Amino acid sequence: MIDLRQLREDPDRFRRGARLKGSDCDIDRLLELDTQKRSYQQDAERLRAEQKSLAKSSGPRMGQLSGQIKSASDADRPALEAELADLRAAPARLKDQIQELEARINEVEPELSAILLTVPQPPDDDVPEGSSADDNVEISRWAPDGWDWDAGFKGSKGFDPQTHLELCERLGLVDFPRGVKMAGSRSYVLTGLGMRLHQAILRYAFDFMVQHNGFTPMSVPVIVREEAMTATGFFPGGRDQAYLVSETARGAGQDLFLTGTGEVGLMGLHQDEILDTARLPLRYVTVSPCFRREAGAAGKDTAGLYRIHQFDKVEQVVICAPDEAESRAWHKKMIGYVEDLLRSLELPYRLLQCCTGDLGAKNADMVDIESWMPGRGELDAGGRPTGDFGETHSASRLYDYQCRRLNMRCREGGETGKGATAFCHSLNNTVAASPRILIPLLEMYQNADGTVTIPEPLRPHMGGIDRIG
RNA sequence: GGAGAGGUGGCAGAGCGGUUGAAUGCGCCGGAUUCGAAAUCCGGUUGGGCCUUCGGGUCCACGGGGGUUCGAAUCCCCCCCUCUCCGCCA
Repeated sequence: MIDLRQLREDPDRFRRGARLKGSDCDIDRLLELDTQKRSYQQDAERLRAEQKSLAKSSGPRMGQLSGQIKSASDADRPALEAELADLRAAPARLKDQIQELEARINEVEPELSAILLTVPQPPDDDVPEGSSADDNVEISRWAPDGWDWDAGFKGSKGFDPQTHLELCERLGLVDFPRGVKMAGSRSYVLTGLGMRLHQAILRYAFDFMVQHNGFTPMSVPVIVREEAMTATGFFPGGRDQAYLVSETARGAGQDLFLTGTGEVGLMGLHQDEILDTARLPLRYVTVSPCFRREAGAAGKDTAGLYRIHQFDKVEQVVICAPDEAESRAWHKKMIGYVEDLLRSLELPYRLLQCCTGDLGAKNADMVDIESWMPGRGELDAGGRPTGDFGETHSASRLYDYQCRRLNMRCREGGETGKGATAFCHSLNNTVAASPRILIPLLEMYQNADGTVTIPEPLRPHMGGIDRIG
């Protein structure tokens, strides 16, 4: 959520930000509602102040009178009742006026907050302008020794690659038909060594963040209330992407939603808390199931393990002090961790600076990491894919946008400290999302004889075996 | 799933219709005392919105939301959460 005060002071900045992100939120309407609301509020407050001072001066007397009236003789009663009625008249009038103003505020409020939630964080100035992922800009790329980008897979390795689909089927790593039988399209069952490899990469990535990079391991809920989805910035925008557990339909008080990323649980941890600045930054890592409806993606990436409804992901988040330089530095570090991981697995990748149009509402900046997937991309003359990059990671920098929604603040001394509070900054990045990461893993590690070598670092997590097939 | 109890400031804990944003205790921060400290005494000690001539003014919040009332922490309704007992269960 953006800061309404900042919006008042510099609406053009937010208008421009919304335009760059392709958002059609109505900022003028928001400003208009805000002005109205504040005006009503000021009037109401003035009247309420008056009401309170009246209540203080005549309240006790009113209480006394109504007590006396009960026990008064018939002769005294009319005089007492008259005095009471007199005392009541002024505050009663005020009450009506206040209620009138409150009714107006209540009319304005829902629309105001609805729009406010949709105003995107303006992209940073150094984020390139663009309307879609096509305008993203490559920053750098890396590949292990022996890989030639121009020659591609065949040129580098000397044989035609099979796609991960072919490998999975031939080596018995995934059972798609049975997944679909149980759960419909975009569902799958990892089988045998496929499941083992999946577990191995998750475990490797998780340990990597905990043991080498000092992140605190956490388990988090993946079935949460709507409030958690809104507070972390996924709702209202991403409502269509989340599965709904409709508990109210069976009489319960609340519906729940399945989270699409561990970020929801990790960021929700400290909602409504005042963190001690001395304890920042907080660095958390989790591994969790992720659920995505993939609404609007019908027909896209329908085959294989690329776009699926359920997967597991190791996710990292950092909550740091509200300092732009620090927040930018963490962004670089968090990307660096993933580069280290991919390099240790010898997977070719590139960093992609996302353009304004591809950022999403929450982000001031986003860098995607794409791994090379030989089984994707255009087909050659022989009908074989020529390979392409596929997104495997996404590193976001959010400033205080998310923490403002979460009401997550910091100050010296934390909850019991003194002085002004400030909203923290937050960042998040994938560490490894599987089974999608299995695509480059299987495709890049396949051998001419149809077997797949297990990457060295994963072998300890697979009982020491070094190849599949 | 059934039956009860309860949610008040950093914590503990009063208040159960009227100058109560909230007694008291603990904790914490100043000051006094002291060579210094403990003890003692005095003072202070929530978060947020709006307005501001930047001195300050004002409103909201006692789990959340609605209602009754001239006035609600106190009464009513809905929801959330916690605890105890029983049942079920990974």
